[in-house]
Amino acid sequence: MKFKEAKNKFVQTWGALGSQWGINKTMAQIHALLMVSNEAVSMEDIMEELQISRGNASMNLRALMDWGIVYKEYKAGERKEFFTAEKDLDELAVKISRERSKREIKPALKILKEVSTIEAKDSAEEKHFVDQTTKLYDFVLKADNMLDKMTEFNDNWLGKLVMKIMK
Amino acid sequence: MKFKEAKNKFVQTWGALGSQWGINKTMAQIHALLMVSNEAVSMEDIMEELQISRGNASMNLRALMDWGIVYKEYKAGERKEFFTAEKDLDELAVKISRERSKREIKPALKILKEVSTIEAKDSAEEKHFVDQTTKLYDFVLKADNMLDKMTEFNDNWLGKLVMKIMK
DNA sequence: TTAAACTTTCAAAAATAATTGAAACCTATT
DNA sequence: AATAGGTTTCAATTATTTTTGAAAGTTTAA
Repeated sequence: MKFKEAKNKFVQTWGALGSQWGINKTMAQIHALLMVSNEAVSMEDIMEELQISRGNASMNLRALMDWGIVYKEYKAGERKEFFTAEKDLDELAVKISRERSKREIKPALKILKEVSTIEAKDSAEEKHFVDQTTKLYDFVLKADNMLDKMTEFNDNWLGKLVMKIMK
Repeated sequence: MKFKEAKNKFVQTWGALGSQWGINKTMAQIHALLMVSNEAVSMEDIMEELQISRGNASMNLRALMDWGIVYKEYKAGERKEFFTAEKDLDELAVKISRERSKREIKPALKILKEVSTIEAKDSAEEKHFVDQTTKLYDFVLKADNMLDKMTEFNDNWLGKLVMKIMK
């Protein structure tokens, strides 16, 4: 397998993985492309490599920057903008987790709290509902907090975590 | 908030959360419904509560059973089938992780391995590609293995993990 | 062996999400 | 203050995913 082929395969795979986890394919592909590029890439080049429109590129780059995993760069003497991806994987994971927590988990927790605190009356049905949603709330909260902990470990949290689990 | 309202809110929220993570909304809703039901529910009742077609219900129940998080039950004297969800949350998390690992992570790892082992020639570009995809492979492998570890802890792994991290 | 009670399948339709492309919008340079 | 080089926005289109519903398939019981 040659470089170009490998690069393309990687970009496609990362894109597919992204869609399976609720991230738009192009967004994941752009991210993949930037991750394996050793220097900043222009929008023009991204469009060219991925065969996508300017609008698409622009919107997804904006989204990636909002996630905090892609940065804009300016080159002296060049008018156009260049982009680079966060390449440190620990940092990448922390940022993705934080963002998904903020956007999706936290709001869900809020609802979970609400519905788990209704007055349970006396029917077994209602009691079970309150019991189960309370457990779910506790579980999700604990899991979400665990993700926060990753940040505290900061350097190489995954490695350290695996060590702790092993022993 | 009354029970019915709370239940509906929970089902909707779980459905929305599902879609954001690449799980079809109806599948997540059926799962939510079964999780908070204290007794097995018939397909007829699922269709009625979620206002969905028979085909949709059938296909998504099949999918949930394939994931190993919903079970079929038969009631004496009744011809129709009833369904229940896995209600133990540790068990639920383990099963979901295992399934996503098998279906999505493992195949991605295979590709990652392939592309990270091309001959790097001498250009800085190619070297960076190999370096970055190798790191990614190692990272994803480690994270995936960590999920496996959950299984070994089995009982209340999340609680134990949080304890370990804290100290 | 037929019918009744249910479930599954899958092509077609509907709903949802992603993408395009051109106009509007910057902003630096002449 | 006009223009050139570049980016953003968003209504309309296109692609993808979900859902429907009716026919085919199963299973139990008479």
